Amino acid sequence: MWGAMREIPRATVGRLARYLQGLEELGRRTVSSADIASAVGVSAAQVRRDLSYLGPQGIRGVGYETSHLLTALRRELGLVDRVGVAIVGAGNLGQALAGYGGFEHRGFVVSGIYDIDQEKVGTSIHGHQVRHLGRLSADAVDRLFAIAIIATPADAAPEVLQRLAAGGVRSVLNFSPTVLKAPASMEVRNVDLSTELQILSFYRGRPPNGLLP
Amino acid sequence: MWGAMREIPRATVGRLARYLQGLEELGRRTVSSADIASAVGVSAAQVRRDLSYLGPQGIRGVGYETSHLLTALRRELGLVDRVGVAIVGAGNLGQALAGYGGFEHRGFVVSGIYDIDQEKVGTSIHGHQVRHLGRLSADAVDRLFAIAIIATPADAAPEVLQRLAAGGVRSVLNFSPTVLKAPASMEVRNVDLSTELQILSFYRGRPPNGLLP
DNA sequence: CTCTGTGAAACACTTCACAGCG
DNA sequence: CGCTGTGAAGTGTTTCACAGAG
Repeated sequence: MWGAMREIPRATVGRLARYLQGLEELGRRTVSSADIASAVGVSAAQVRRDLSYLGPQGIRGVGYETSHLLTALRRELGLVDRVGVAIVGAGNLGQALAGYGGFEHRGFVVSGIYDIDQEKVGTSIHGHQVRHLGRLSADAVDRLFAIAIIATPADAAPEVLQRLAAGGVRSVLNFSPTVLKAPASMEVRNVDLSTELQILSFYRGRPPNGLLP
Repeated sequence: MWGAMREIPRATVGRLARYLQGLEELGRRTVSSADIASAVGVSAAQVRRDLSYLGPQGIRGVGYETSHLLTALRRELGLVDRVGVAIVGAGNLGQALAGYGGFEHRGFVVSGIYDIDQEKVGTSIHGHQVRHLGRLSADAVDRLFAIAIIATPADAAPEVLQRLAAGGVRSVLNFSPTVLKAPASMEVRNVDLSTELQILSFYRGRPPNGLLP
């Protein structure tokens, strides 16, 4: 129908996820690009350009119908069906993530928490079963989850990535304080606290500002 | 001395922080751009270009002297003196962050944890004092910290940002599940779990890959 | 008249490729 | 000779500005 559509730029994908969130918070029946823009802190032209990658969604002279746009965004982001998420590491951070309520509401389901500590295996954290790390690959193969969050100490992370790769997992969010280099088959997002703080440290006392890339 | 051509690109700053980390893990006396590149998963040309913004630091035919490069990176990132960091919110995530050991080692000091719950105020979490949220602005003015990490529920976050702005804080890392729009005086990095998962979700089942921006 | 959708221009960032230093 | 530092080329992203739909 709207054929030969271009590939969505990486930079745009990151913002689409935020528009989704902004839209939910706005909670209006229709919104203009300017509304969305000011809700998430980017330019209105940017919003229009980004949304144009989804094909024509708006009504000229009016704006976008919120519910329709939400559907289009969710479809594009692959959130039509529930997506299983594994948390690897049942330490401080893993437990905090397991207790984070926002998952279910946004189309994600925690399928389980994995740890190497036999004391923890078999227990339940915030209602989620703790399984042994040894089952990680097999569970991935069985498609219990499609995305994994690594919340282990730095030295355990490379091995975990290994196991995930072996299980055919393609999407990994790495919170461990080490830089994981993604194998070609995987998309790995490294979210390291020190790195983030160092970036902020750089911008202290400089001409500031702009939404993160 | 080495004049006008400064201004480091935003994209570069993000990588500099990772080179710092990669260098520490490498632990060699000298490293080539190719070594750093393969440690963090970018191209060697990229590394050389990025490092060139710090002025000439390498030795042609040899590479970079690790300790010298570490110093140059830390200076550029504003990590010569210790930087105070406040954690706002003593819930699951706040406690996990407080327990994260990596701070001290990387030039950051947790100056305190702030919460509104009187039960928690006065206690100590992982060796860090919990103070009342009401003191946040005043402590910011007193320069007890330069950077704040928001780890509160979504609805409390805007008010916290308010207080931080009032205290003259310029750098904020927002882990709460809401998009905070940065006032012009502030650099706010929104690190939202749902957003990250949504981005990963998009890349499931597509031509993958590349280190995050 | 308002607000979208989009060419075209501007800008930002990355890669290439090589001169030249140690 | 090996590896840095950097112009120049290439690619990706954002902004401008406006035609045209509703």
